Amino acid sequence: MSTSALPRRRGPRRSLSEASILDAALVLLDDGGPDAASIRGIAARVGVAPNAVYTYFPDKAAVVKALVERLLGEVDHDVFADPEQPWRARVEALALELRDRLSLHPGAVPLMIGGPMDGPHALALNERLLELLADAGLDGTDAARASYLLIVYVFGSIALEVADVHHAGPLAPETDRISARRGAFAATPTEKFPRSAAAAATMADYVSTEQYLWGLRRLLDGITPRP
Amino acid sequence: MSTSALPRRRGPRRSLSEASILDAALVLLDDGGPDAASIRGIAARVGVAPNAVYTYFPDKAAVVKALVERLLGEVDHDVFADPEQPWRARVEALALELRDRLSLHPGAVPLMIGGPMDGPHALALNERLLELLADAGLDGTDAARASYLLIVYVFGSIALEVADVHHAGPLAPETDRISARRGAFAATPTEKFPRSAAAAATMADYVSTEQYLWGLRRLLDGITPRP
DNA sequence: ACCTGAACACCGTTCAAGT
DNA sequence: ACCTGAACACCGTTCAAGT
Repeated sequence: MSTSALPRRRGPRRSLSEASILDAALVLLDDGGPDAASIRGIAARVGVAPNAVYTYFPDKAAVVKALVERLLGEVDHDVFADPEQPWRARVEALALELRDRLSLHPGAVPLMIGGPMDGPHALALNERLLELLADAGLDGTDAARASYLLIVYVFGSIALEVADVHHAGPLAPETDRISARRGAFAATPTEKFPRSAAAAATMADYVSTEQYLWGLRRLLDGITPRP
Repeated sequence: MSTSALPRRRGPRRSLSEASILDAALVLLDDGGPDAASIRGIAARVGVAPNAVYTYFPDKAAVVKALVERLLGEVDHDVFADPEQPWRARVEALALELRDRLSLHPGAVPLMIGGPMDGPHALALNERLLELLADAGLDGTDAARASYLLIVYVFGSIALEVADVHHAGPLAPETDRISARRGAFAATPTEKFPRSAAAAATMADYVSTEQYLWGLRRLLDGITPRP
């Protein structure tokens, strides 16, 4: 139990760490999009040779996996953990919290749905959701299916939104995004696709958070156990 | 109106076409995954120099866009066009048809959700869906939102499924996929995440088409206009 | 108009070597 | 254990040139 029995470093300075690599990857992702988090880019950003990254991660997929896990670990569980709240409100709080977190790093969203989310933080979130649905009165089978349905909705809607915004232009605050969407949909030929054009105009009139909550509530309506 | 006023080709043989390029891209995608459809790979497959592709498409994004449009154009509209059928059955037919088509080319699914689906075939499908929802009695706003919800569900669930299967191993027929999924989820630590482990076991007992239809029907329940 | 050769600026990853 | 230099086999894209 000596106060400082740290073994002496024989090699060069320990300038890297898993955390610093993920930090760099996230920064690159944030202002360069999903493809910007290259091994070489990360290495350059932390001031090291490209292959030095392989001391900490076996390959790029492992870096991405660790990054996804970190982001899922940042989700605040308190906002939906209160068992005094009605279960629907708790699911909504979880869905909104997830959306808020992922919206901070749009470039990471394609990476999340690109691979299986099976890390401990992902499983912890899934576990919470299943508890919630059990509280709601769903049996094991229905809870399993409903949780999968909710996960598909949350990640699917965020992914589609990110894909649209990414193509329409760089990131903008929520209020400005409406006009951008209206612009993107303006190209819809009204004569051939009248309903699509009208729908696009309608959607553009709402803040995307409203759309998100509307869909979530329809979904909860469908899931709610019937008497 | 001469029978053959085609201008003489001065350059080398016209060995390429938009269609042949897309054919090659699809083949590469099918047995190599989402990243296999490279410009250089396509060119090699049609027996041409890499930059020859740029005669027909301005960049790789245009190739992907055209490929997505082609696949959406292959969707059979007849299976859900019959206005005599109840609207829910028609939506289910559309959702199943889309899933069947996309499952034939799993490698193309990430490309679809990666960019906006705003081509004529995509809009035509959206138009059909909006007609369906209008028949169901939804007003313009609800139909717009409901169609978006359905699109998120269809593409989101297929994307998540593809991501899982791609990581679990190469493509397998529906029946064999169950055991693969059971194997993938077997790693779930039962002590720390009891509900997740149980849910994984439950999900593995069902064919994924059943899960898909279950979610779709819950969603339709939530969408169905209430008296 | 259609295609090629060569080049540029990137990738992920490996291997041998240095401390 | 940690890091570098050099190399390998890839990318997408551009430019000048040939028919």
